[in-house]
Amino acid sequence: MSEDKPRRSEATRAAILMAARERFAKDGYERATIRSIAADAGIDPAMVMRYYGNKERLFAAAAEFDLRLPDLSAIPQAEWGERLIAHFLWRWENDETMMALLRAGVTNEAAAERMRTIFAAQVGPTLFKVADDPATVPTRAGLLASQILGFALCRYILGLPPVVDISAEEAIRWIGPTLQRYLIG
Amino acid sequence: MSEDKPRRSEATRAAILMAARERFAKDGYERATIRSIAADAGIDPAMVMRYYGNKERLFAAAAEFDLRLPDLSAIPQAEWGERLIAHFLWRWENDETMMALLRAGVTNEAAAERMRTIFAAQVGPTLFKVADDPATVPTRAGLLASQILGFALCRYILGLPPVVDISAEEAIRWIGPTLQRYLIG
DNA sequence: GTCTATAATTCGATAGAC
DNA sequence: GTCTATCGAATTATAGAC
Repeated sequence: MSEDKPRRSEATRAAILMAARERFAKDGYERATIRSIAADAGIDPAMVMRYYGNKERLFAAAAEFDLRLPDLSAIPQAEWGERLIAHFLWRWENDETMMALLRAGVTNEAAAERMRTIFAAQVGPTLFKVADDPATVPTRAGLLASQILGFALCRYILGLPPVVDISAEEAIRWIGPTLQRYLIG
Repeated sequence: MSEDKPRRSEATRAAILMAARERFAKDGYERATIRSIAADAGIDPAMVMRYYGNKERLFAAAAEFDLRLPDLSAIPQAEWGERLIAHFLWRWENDETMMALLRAGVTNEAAAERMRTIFAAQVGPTLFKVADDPATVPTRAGLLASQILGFALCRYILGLPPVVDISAEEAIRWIGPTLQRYLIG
């Protein structure tokens, strides 16, 4: 008598979503097929359609997420750059939704629009809260994104050997100061 | 009597290659179809197959190119960063092969391998020629690539509004010093 | 050299039985 | 709620006529 409506379906929904994130992260939007996602989840492809309607809505559900940006006002200003790159390194290596979004956003306009929305809704406000000159915030946020996404692109997607080989400590030492200058330079 | 063998075919080959670059740049590898490329070139899809064998070899032919990196030894060291970002901005806006490679490299392993090869063959040697400590060159080249590709990604592919709105002069002022530090910092 | 016709797959999506 | 069967469209690639 504890559960009412979603009798046995929530587990299936969750399995679909997890498999979808994996496939979108690995193959991008066009090569990730509903059939392969269903196979990974151990269910019938028709179930994916039943629960999510079509491929586009499935991606929208799988790509919903939060950057979990730290509150910069609680961090010494001198550490902002290093803390941010460290945060994103951890985030990229522990949530494949990041890679799903980037891989899909490069060839799918809806996914690119999703990335622009996340950027505007999460990065901008984080910087506005601690900005001296609000007028420069969009540019600074854009430069920040360019370095962070570029590093992730080279390291996790293109696999450029020297970028893959950089240790987390090295990455923080090299990229921290770059972000620092973009934020308060 | 001047031309012998390639009677009327070279113009067709060139038209296919130009159309292929446009389509791969705009749609990425999987969504760019041989049919659409042939239609753009005003010829039959079967001709594309005849000349290039298959889609993979067509992409390989279309993605052959040269970064045209300047010789840093002929430039004052203090200007390296600004000159490099200015060079890449010009390159990105005047050769869609750059975008074809990046868009395709994100979802196609062969294209990613091509990018790694171009990086190793062109960026590395350019820096080695002027390096104080050769041991640090690969890391420096990788960091350079991460910022340049990240800026291009945000500006030309994802279309993040603040990055699109940055003027060429602003981009040089902001990113030049970053590259400078990656090169000689 | 060029194009028609089509083979062989594969995909997203639907209808309907159980 | 789950799965079988299948449709209709699109793709790469091939065979062969002209």
